[in-house]
Amino acid sequence: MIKIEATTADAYRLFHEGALALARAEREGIRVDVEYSEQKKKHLERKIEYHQKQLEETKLYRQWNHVYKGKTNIHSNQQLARILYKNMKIEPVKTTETGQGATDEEALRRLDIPGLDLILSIRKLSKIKNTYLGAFTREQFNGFIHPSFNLHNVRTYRSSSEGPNFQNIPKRDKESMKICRRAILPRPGHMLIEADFSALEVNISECYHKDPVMMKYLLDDKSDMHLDMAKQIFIMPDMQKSIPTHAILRQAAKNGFVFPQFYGDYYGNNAHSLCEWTKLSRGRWKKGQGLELPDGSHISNHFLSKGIKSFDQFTEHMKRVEDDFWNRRFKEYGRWKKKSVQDYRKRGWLKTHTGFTCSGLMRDNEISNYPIQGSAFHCLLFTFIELDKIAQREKWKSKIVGQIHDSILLDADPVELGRIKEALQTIVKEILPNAWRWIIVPLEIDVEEYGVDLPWVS
DNA sequence: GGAACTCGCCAC
DNA sequence: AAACGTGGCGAGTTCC
Repeated sequence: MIKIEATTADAYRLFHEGALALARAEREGIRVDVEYSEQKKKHLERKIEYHQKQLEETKLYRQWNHVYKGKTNIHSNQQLARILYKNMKIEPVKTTETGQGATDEEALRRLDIPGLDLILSIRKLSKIKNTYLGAFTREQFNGFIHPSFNLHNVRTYRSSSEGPNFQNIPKRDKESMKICRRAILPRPGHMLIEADFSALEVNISECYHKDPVMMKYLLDDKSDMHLDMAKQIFIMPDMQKSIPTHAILRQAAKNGFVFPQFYGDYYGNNAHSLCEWTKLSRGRWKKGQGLELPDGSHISNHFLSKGIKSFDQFTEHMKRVEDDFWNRRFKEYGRWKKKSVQDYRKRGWLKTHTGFTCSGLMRDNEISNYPIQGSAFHCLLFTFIELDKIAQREKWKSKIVGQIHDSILLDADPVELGRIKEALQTIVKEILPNAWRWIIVPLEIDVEEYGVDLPWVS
């Protein structure tokens, strides 16, 4: 008889071996360019001072300084909130968790007051200087940082990282990415390589809900879930991924609807987020507004022609899209979510395919997210452990140095590159699916290579 | 002077 | 009916 269900003992063994493999990566460490980091910090400091000087010329700052005098601190959001929402009597467009007027990027951008753009620039530069470059120089020892990869902190049985956190170095914002990742180097003569699972969480979700429509999207290269959702959301049946504007709308559907829905978001927030992407207002729409389409017309014209004339009508439209998403398109996924909640309510706990137990009070969204998020990371950890075993056995000069939930970072000897790629494919295509029979979809891992003696910048 | 809190923001 | 999952960390602030 083939054993299908993983036990707590299996889960324990995974984390025991995982802790040992991660500890070896921690001891090896990641090389940082200390000289560069110190120089760049000084450069950023000068830029921050320059922006601060400009800020001091604004009406906003004069009002601020009138209230706080010698205690004025442009980094204090509490002071900023008081100036904006009390002294200037602006009605907050958004509040924080505790009900105070928000001063985050979205709130400040909507106000459009001279000087707030400078505050945002200063925040961005300070973040790079203090959170990333500052941490690299503070934590480095002999030119190497040794972040800890923890397995005991996360409710879903994912990992976390600290000292410094290696799992949140900027990537999306190109400028921040270049400045921060320029500081991460391979050992002399080596190259950094990053092995990423593609769409890991979506693939692992399939192993739980077994939705046939989702399965088709995952197996058929020609089908594209995000493009299909973009067609439905924007009512454009003839959309093509190769047309740049359509690619933007596809991206909007992916990041403004599909992924948030998987995490438990609802159509109301989706409508707001999609209007950010398409540059449409929260009121009534007129011709000539929002994103420009390939034919030179604006997206508002298109929506008007389809009978959607305002943000409120668009929200109603998104409500129908959401209903269709869970009750028709991905009906089995929707059913699985409901059943998971019922089962948890009855028992008070749930188990992952990898043998871990999640117990304690959980909200509906958490019940369906936890097993997916955990098991997805466990596929990465399994791969990490097996790769480490091979590296030890074959005495690689290449070092496994880090991990970011669905990817592994190696500091590789170029001579060994072919062997590393081969080993990764063997693990992901043979060893992993053979060991865990619950994996019912083909998993893919891609390797991104950075240059010899060059930093972690693409 | 340190602990604990809020807020904002980076990653997956 | 209501409505976004998991973390770490810096700065400012408050409390002891």
